[in-house]
Amino acid sequence: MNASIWWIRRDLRLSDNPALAAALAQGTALIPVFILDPKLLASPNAGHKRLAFLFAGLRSLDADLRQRGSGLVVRQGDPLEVLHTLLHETGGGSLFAEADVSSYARRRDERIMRQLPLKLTPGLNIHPPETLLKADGTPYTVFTPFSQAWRSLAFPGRPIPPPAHLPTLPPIALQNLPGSLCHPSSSPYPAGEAEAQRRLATFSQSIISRYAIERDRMDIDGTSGLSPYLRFGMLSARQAAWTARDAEAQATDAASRQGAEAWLNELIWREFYAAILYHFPYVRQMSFRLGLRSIPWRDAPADFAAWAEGRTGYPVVDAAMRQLQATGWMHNRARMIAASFLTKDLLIDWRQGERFFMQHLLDGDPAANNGGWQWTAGTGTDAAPYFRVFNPILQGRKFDPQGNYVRRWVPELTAIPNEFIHSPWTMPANLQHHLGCVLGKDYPTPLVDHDAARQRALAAYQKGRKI
DNA sequence: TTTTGAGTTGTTCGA
DNA sequence: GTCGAACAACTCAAA
Repeated sequence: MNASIWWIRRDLRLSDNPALAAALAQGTALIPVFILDPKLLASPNAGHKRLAFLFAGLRSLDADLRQRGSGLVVRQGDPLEVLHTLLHETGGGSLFAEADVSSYARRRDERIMRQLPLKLTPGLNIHPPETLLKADGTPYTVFTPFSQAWRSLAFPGRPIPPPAHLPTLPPIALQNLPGSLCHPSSSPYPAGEAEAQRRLATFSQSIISRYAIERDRMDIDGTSGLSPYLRFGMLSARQAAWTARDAEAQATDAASRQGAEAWLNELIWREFYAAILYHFPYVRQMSFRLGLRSIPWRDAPADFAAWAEGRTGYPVVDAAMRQLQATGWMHNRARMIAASFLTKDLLIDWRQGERFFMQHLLDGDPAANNGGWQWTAGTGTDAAPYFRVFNPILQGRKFDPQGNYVRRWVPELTAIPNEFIHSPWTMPANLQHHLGCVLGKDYPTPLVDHDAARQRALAAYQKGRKI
């Protein structure tokens, strides 16, 4: 007996899957396997919601595989041991997986490759990190030149269609997925490749044409909402990029063209942060920028809890955090506002916020999440001014003009008129009583005064950049 | 090696 | 209400 093992990690799809294609090209039977790695399951960055999304994705993938004559093998344990056993059981053969960029994944794969015939394929990114370097051979650390270099490379070939049939082996023991981690069927983000394709179609047919203008609006479904699917490879980066390219080619007006262009740019940001993590793995532990490693962060558990639970008294921040807790997703603009509030207004270490987001986001990805947090904290690759402090009131007025995002996630503010929705503490006391929303009783008073907090942050950053 | 232009997503202040 | 300048100095990328 001889078989090819397709080791699935964050590529839960049959279409446009180079690792699967490489395994099938061996011409032997295929064993699709997912390994529950206790180290990853116990990580402080693992999140219940994301694990449940992953398991639902595995069930969906299993169903897709069965339709094609195969079935998913799920095993628990150290990947090296599991794969070793599996190769032994199946009489040896080949082993393929999609390359990943995180330190843990890379060390794990290097260890396995020393002992087993593991071959890694590209697929996570359109242009793998090691292919994009400056003329002197060092990696880019600024987005704009990176994106120019990225665009100067040949556009990738069209996505590979899914295989119609899979050469199968007699059934192999399947371990049941933990039932405790059940992704609710009512989740706004049902897992699976078919769902990812459905969303991609919806997005490319209408939303993308307004994406350049509406992607920042928190009260509108103006984004793709595809991040959880890209996170687990239920959709490939190449499929996304081709969708952007086709949308641009088919655009009949400037706005549509700009929308497609803006979305491709976001995909390049994803590639950029993957490359940053690949080339500078230390960013998971510390500031990218050496000059900003001594900011005097506050140790303030009560303030952190208020932020995490969405009761800071700043409606747009609270709406953001409650959206995250309720759905496992947060609008990108809201992520920046919430992150800015934690790091600047509360002066709490970005690493605490990074971990919290990892624990709650369906799309929690080490590279993108870290890049976003370091950008907001001003410690990252972005060389822009450190004194850029988001004003939660202005951001709310600008990107949630009628307050509908706030009202959706902070129901106690439903009755508040538009003019006070982003600063309810400015309401006259009699109006508060009249509307049944008394500050300090029905909704918190602001945790900090933004103007004072801003001054404190500027001073702290000034101090932090001295050394 | 030196020089030059530029850097996602902002806010505030004063005219 | 709108608009441009100031916010500081630094680092990066490429010529």
